[in-house]
Amino acid sequence: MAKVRHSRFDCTPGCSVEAAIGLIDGKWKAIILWHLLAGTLRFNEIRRQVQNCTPRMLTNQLRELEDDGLITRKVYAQVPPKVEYSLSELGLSMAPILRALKAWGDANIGLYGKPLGHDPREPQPGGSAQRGSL
Amino acid sequence: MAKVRHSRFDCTPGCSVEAAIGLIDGKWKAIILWHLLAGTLRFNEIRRQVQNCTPRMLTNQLRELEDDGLITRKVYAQVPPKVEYSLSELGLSMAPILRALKAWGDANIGLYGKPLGHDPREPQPGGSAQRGSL
DNA sequence: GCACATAGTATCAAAAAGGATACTGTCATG
DNA sequence: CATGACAGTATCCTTTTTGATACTATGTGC
Repeated sequence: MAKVRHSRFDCTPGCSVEAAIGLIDGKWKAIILWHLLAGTLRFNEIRRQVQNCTPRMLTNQLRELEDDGLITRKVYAQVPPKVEYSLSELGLSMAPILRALKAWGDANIGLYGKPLGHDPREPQPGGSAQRGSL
Repeated sequence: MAKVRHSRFDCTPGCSVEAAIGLIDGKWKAIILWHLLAGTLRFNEIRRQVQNCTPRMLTNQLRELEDDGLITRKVYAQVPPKVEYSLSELGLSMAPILRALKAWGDANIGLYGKPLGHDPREPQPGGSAQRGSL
């Protein structure tokens, strides 16, 4: 999403909206947060939940989330290593957003990711959506 | 955010979350939707609200939103041209998400985009967040 | 005649994000 | 001894996204 993260928000009102998604974007962050909402998880536990996210990506996303103060990383001085990730207070405060996303997705997304219902390109009889007719 | 939009969601539960942000990501979409929540807007009206979004970008984002069925584009056969954008029913159903984002942002984002409060890198006395000590 | 407003496009280039693959060290298990 | 689990790293490369800039057509007002 290209550097919205931590830019200055001079914009008018919607800035807070922009700021919020800025922290939550990035292909895996929202899902990671969502899973952490259910409780603390270890690195590979997350990996299993979010399959086909490479370890590199996972590390990246987790680091950014941590840098933004949304999650907490706890390292146990053991071997084999044990690292636990959990939501910080700030991250927890995102619960309403996450739940809203989940609710909307459950209600509106088909198996193939396209929103369900009324395809806007379906030729509508009373046609009011032309393109290129300009 | 690289092609989450309209990919297949084989993933476990959080997919709907991923799907939802997939439609709403892209640096301007959320803010555009937010502004449209207040009512129909014309192209340049949006531009003024979302300043420093180039017309190219704005067109892109609007087209994607339209393709995803979140907004509606209405062209008036006039000159100079007049095009109105408004939320579709589906877009309107995103209101809870948008409002949650706004609320969170208002509550947690400082002037500089960094989340407020407890900086995780501030050396905490009871230190439990070390990195590189692995 | 000139500038402005409308709603965009076109083209080029840069930057950012993401993917693939291989590799680290240590311990426990078979 | 070989293998797997743990939590990552390192490198390289491709794709995606975004930005900058200039340009289109037409009508109105000065």
